[in-house]
Amino acid sequence: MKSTRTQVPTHDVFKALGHPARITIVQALASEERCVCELVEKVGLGWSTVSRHLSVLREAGIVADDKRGLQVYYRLTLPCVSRFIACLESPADFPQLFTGCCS
Amino acid sequence: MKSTRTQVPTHDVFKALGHPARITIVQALASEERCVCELVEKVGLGWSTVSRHLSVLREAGIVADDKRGLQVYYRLTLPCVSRFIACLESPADFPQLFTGCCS
DNA sequence: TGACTATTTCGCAATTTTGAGAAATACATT
DNA sequence: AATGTATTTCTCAAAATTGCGAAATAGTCA
Repeated sequence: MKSTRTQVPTHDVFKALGHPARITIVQALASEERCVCELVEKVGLGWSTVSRHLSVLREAGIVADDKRGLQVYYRLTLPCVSRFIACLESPADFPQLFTGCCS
Repeated sequence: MKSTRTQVPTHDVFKALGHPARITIVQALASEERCVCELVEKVGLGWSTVSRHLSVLREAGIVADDKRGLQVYYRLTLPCVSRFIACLESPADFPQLFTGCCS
């Protein structure tokens, strides 16, 4: 089910990212899509908990899911989010993207 | 008191932005610094409530305050945050900054 | 000093979020 | 059809957040 990000209030996008488990998920998805089983392992919480975190991210339009075979794969739909996180965490890597910032 | 942003966990930066009143505050500060009285008016909540929202933003390293005369002035310390918000809200204005994103 | 002004801190009730386990779904394989 | 695997939904108690009014601070001005 492809959820469109349009019309999600800005603060809900931030709220969705305001939890360490969900930041971990977004970072895990930065390079490639992953099934829930992989994310459960990376996050280190129970299945039901991770599943709920994923639905928060999905409702905020940050990720989307695809069912393929037995597994559900999640991917980022807002690449700028993972870039922004990377910038917050190591500003030096983004000299021209966020000039005068994150420093 | 100048709070340094270093060492604030990433998810706390997002959590601080995950509330409509605090988004309003950041947007009000995007163009220029403002005293608390102006922010109270823009946000439309009580003084004590706005003050607490400001302390959340301050602890996240997003704003800093300066006492001058009778008033306390707040300003953005992380300009990329307001740029990121602007991008989320009107992606079309940031074609080269967040390529392939926010669309 | 005393009164004022601008802002923050405190205490409280209402609401929301979190994590977990059990139960429910959905689909694939035998 | 029966079984098994992957994931989601539901329910619940604990913890965190929100907004408010009252009280506390801090600095200014008469």
